[in-house]
Amino acid sequence: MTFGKGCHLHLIDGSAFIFRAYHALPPLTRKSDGLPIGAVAGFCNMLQRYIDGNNGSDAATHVAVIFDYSGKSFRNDLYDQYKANRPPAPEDLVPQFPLTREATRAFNIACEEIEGYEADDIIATLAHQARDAGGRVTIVSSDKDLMQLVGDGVEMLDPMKNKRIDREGVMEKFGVGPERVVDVQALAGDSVDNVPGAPGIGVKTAALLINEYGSLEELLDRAEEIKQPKRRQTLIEKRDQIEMSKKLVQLDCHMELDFTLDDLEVRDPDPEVLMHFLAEMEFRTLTKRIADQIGVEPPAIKDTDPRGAEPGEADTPEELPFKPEDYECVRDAAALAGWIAQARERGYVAVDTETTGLDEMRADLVGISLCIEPGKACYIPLAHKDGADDLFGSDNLAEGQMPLDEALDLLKPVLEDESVLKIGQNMKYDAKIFARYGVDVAPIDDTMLMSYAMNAGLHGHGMDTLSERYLGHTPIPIKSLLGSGKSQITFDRVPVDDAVKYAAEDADITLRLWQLFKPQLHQTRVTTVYETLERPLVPVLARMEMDGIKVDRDTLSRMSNAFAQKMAGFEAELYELAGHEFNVQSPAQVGAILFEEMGLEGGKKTKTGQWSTPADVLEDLATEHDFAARVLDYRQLQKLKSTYTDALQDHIHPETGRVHTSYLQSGANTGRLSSNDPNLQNIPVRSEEGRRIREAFVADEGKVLLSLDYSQIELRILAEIAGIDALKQAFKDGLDIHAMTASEMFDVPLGEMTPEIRRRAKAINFGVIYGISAFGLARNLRIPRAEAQDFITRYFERFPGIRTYMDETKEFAKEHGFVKTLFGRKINTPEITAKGPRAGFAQRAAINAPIQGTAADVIRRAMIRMPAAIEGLPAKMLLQVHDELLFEVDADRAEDVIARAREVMESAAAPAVHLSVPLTVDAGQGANWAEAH
DNA sequence: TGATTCACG
DNA sequence: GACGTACGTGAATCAG
Repeated sequence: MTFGKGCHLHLIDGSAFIFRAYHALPPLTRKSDGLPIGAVAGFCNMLQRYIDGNNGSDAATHVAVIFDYSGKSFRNDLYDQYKANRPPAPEDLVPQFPLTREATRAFNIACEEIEGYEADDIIATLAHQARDAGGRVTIVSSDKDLMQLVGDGVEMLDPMKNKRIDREGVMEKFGVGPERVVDVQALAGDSVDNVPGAPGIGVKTAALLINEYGSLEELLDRAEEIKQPKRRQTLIEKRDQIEMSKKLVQLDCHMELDFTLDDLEVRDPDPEVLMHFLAEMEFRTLTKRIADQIGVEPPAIKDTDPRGAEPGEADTPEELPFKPEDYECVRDAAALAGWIAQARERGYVAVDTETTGLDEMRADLVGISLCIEPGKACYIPLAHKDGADDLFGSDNLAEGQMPLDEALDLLKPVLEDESVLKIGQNMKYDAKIFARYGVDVAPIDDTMLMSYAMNAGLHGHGMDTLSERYLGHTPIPIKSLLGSGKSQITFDRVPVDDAVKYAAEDADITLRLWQLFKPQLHQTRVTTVYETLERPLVPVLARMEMDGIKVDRDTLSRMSNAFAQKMAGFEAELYELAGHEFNVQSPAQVGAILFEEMGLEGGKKTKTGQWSTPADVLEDLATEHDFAARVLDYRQLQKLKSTYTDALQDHIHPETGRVHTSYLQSGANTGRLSSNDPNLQNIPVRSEEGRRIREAFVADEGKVLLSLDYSQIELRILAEIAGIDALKQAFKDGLDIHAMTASEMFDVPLGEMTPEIRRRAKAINFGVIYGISAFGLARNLRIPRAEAQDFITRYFERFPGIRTYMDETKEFAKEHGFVKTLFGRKINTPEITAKGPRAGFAQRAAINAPIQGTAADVIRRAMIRMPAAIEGLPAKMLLQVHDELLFEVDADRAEDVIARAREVMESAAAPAVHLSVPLTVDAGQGANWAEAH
């Protein structure tokens, strides 16, 4: 058939398919020889799904998969830095590139690439040819660089979201029509492709300018007319760079091709060729499925393992499509009872709650969703309001909801049933909500924590990330229901029909992730980490967060006023010194005064071209210049006031009078917790003035606060892991470890130790934990770099085990792509193979992770055991600050609690790990945190 | 939204 | 030989 009117050309962006397939699947290998083939498997799966969907009136008559030619393109001749930021393709992906070409040909689809050009140029040329011939074109890609081609019968199809992008779609994305997209891109640049553009101008501003002036050329010619001085200057000065950027983003639609549109006609695959290829790749499930589909016998696949299929074999999981319309809305007890019966029958159910907000202490329950098996999910609306559209909303409950109490009465037995596993994504949230309604959810599994145990360091563990990555599915965005900004509504105002699709989908995704992750935990050898360090911590943290800590508003308020007064004084003094008013809070303005108006030397600029004025620079200037000293004074108070005395008051819960932080269990790659809303892990302590903020953290009447903290835990763990006998002995003997290090290094007897020498040794000890470098140590101690290097050399001579540990850890990370704590926690280090400055970062992080991570594991173990240890005592564990636990206890039982808690903390490593170094815990008590610490 | 600064371990 | 760096977090603020 000659290509012409009535024809429909599909152009598939092959590279996008490959990368998506690579990231969507675990790193599968071919069983017989270990060849990595995960991306090929995913690629074939996607091609097959594409073919399945290509029917009906909109079907393609012609199709091609277009690839990038490896190596440089003509754009590198225009600009040698083009795409220079791109990291090299992952090692195990490289051998799969040619295989994806083979796969395309096996499916009998035209497969094109041309040396010196990018796939986008070929796509552009073909799209133009097809349009000129009177046909339609669909570009299967989500690459924004291709949007310039849209219009006049050319559309894009985003395969991730299954969304078509037409003129309006382009307008939405770029603020201009397709014909002006390159102009906007030329101005905005692209950090991913390293297209420079015009510095300081983003897509929004670019669109504004292009719309005002009509075109890039017009804009550049009339740049003098622009009112904003900075913008005008940029456009005039960077004209060449902008024009070059346009050449970089402009696709070439007039390439010489050695094939024609007619060569791209859709053809059926040759079953024999296709089967042979799939069998060669040893795809078992996929081969069988496609064989069934085209009605042939699947070929035998050689099986080198006589035991047959193993988990993790080269195969793709069956994918069931998401069908929001199939989710059930549960409106009465009978329907709910049916779902509960199914959950009991299976012994597990995915659960998700919908509420009026993100703060579990304040949000109210709006509905509950359940999922029994992939695709089979329901939503139980409980507190939706009607009249979501009217301005003030309505307090009337929407029709067709069962009473909340009735639903909870039915659900409570199964949610608390030991024999039914409740699966959630971030279950701590849901468990806290349920707890406020009198339901103690247990036992649980948590897909967020499963991902964290397996994939810490590789990516985030939020549901959207996991769904896209592992299910190839983009969940309905919550913003599409709630809106954003000022007009944002709460979930109870969402119409029930919309809520069903969103909420049930979340439970559905959670269940699918769980099914995928459960076997992977074993394969990645982190089941023990998940079951002993992650899952059991959930109820412990939930309890601590719900208990909260009492904070005295009056104390904070008084301090706030005092700070404000002092700051006003500093401010006046600064204006005086500068000779004019300025914004003290603006580093740029402070820098301009110091380094321009006052003409001081040594100022550095940040990468954005502003003056940089961090505290250490100001400290050096402060001895000579009052101005720098006052800025430091001002900044300290500003920090204390805004972040602590002011913000903290807003976090006091109106009913409990206490502050309820939230711990994030999967936030820090090393296994540490983090604390937010508010962060109670960074309450000031180092400065005298700041420490007084801790006086506002108080014990309830008749009680005291206890603080127990591990002494030097990271150094002890370093001594243990690196096997440094001298350090270990020093800890056993209870010596001052920094003084002892100093004595060893500088040959000073302990009796003659000076604070200065000890300080240096202490800095080195900490430096070692961080993956020491001469530069870092020099900066910290403010000594010449050569001197710092001498210290390090001497340190390594005295403690040779340290260097061995560092070298071996780096080697291990390079070989495996992760490092481990003593308890088996994995911290992935994907950047370890990077080149350039990033290599250093990755290496130091890899050295630090086992030390910081093991310490984090130890205190987690202590926390998990603590509730049982203080059972029966009138005590609560309230806060964790990495190496410190804070308790609140009846004053007369403080000593009992200290004894038990200390015992738990000091023996927390056992029996899983025997430490040859003792862990010791210091304890304090008082009416407030300042006294207890 | 990203950069800068600074609080903690 | 130059490059550019101490490890891990969260929050407030400026600037665009």
